[in-house]
Amino acid sequence: MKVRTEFTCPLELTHDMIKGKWKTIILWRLRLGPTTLSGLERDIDGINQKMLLEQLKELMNYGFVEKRSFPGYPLHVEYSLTKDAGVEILKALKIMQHIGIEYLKTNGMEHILTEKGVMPE
Amino acid sequence: MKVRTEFTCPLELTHDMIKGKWKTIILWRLRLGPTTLSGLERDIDGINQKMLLEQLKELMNYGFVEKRSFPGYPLHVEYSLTKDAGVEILKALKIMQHIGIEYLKTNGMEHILTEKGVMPE
DNA sequence: CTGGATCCCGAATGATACTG
DNA sequence: CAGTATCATTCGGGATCCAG
Repeated sequence: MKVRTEFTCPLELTHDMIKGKWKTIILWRLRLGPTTLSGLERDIDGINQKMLLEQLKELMNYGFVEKRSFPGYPLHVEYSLTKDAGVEILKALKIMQHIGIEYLKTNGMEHILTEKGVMPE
Repeated sequence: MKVRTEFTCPLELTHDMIKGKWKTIILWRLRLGPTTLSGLERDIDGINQKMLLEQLKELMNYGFVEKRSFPGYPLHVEYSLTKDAGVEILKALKIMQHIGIEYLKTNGMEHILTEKGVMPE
């Protein structure tokens, strides 16, 4: 994922950092707390391990996510939001979640919400 | 620009709505108030009229931007943020702006900020 | 062995230049 | 300004490699 090197406002940088199909979904899942790789793979519909690893790597580079490896058998790795950038970007995502919900409502598609069991933000 | 039809959380919808290189920049510019097409073209570095029109059209479809046409000569058209979704997405963009600025700071690139005359949010 | 991580490639999508 | 062509990026599958 390429981040632009020229930009007019820092906002563009952040936008590049979370662009792509999966990054926001991963961050959104992590709001519930630390998880393992296989946990993420299980919870996120349609993703595979390779995509996950790629996206997590970039999210770590940008400081949104951190990884903890626990030594021993079986191998155990946990991913979580960072206290600073991770938690802050989550605030933006919550707003986006809200906008998405409102959009569905005003377009007569609330049924999707209940189907998916979307929880209040 | 394609918005996905299948998704697990409404957040993904919103993310699709503002994806692409220019949408956030346009919205960010509009926070300063209504502007004309040529005003936007002047203020946004590197964009051309075609891109601008395409992106504005999509932003209007999603309810972030509205267009007002004033009759008379010369023809006058203004674009502005909508009261609801437009103003709300701006809140998310402000957070992203802040994250971008912090990122630049912690990576020893503050000079870019002053060069560009980034105003406090 | 059992996860975790990387490489290579074709297909789909987005950005931009060109043109009428 | 809209339509088309071209070029850069991203998505996603599969094979493969690495480490405990």
